[in-house]
Amino acid sequence: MTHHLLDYATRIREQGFRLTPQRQLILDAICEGDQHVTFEEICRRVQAKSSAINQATVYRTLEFLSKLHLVTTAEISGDKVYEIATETPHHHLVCRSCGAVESLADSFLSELSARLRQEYHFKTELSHLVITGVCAKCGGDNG
Amino acid sequence: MTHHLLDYATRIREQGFRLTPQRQLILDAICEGDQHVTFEEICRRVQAKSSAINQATVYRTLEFLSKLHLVTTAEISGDKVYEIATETPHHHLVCRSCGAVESLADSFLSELSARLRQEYHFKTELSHLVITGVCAKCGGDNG
DNA sequence: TTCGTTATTGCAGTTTTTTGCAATAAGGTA
DNA sequence: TACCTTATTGCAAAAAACTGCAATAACGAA
Repeated sequence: MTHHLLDYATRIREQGFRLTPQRQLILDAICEGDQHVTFEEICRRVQAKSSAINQATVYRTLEFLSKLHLVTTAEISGDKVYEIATETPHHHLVCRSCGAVESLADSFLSELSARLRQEYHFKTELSHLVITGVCAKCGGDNG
Repeated sequence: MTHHLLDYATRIREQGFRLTPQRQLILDAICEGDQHVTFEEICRRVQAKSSAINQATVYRTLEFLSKLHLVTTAEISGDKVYEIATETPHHHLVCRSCGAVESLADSFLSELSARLRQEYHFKTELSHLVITGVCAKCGGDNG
């Protein structure tokens, strides 16, 4: 379990929402998944623990958690995936060829953000960017 | 009409595929839309000209055109949108607050690409990146 | 121009995602 | 602890997205 439940409980309640067993289970399911969990995977994990949870609830809960920035979502090679939001954001390099996913520190984008702020007065909110391309293995290291 | 139909015809046929009236109409519909056309909008435009075109065909054609890199697709504030692929790629700044969309030249990302290539041996293929944040108008120019 | 191959379409499902609403239960208050 | 308000859930039905397959038609070859 990589999330601190009390923390989430507080953040949910602070905004006048409620922490339900369903929401806890869904948060757990995302945490237990090894980064980038699909809807299908979340359902499977949740229903393994409590088979009575409705799919509609899972859909609504994921949207809810996204809105509260407790989970982030991204589309990786056609699949919508979910991940627990971390304190410092990070991003992903996705290989178009083999599908490998590598993490990328947010600091890589600080230069770009600074430039956009200066030249466009645009404040980026890059919570979870997905950059596609060809990885070292697939493209040859000397590309 | 911003696309050159002959060009597209050639590019489709070169790969052993066929240029059908349906595909032409769908390409036209995307061109005529003012950048970032939704599925719904495409259907409306296509069926205004030829009401007999099936929605399933539109779904399949959009996927087909994306695979051939004749159109690009992106998710802008929750909506999947389509756009004719341009010779030199460009990207978009989307304001989370007011929804405004601004174009961003590909050159803005060349530094990042260079770094990723050097440090990760990762060759980016940034055909249509969407960067969310807060625009000058909504965030104040001095942010 | 005609013919044949086979990519593409339309149709009619099937699956996935979303929605409305009554019943339930979280969590503040007394 | 018991009660009350109303956010949340489950259900069932609707809408949206996707598929399999037989019929059609694009387009290269003769």
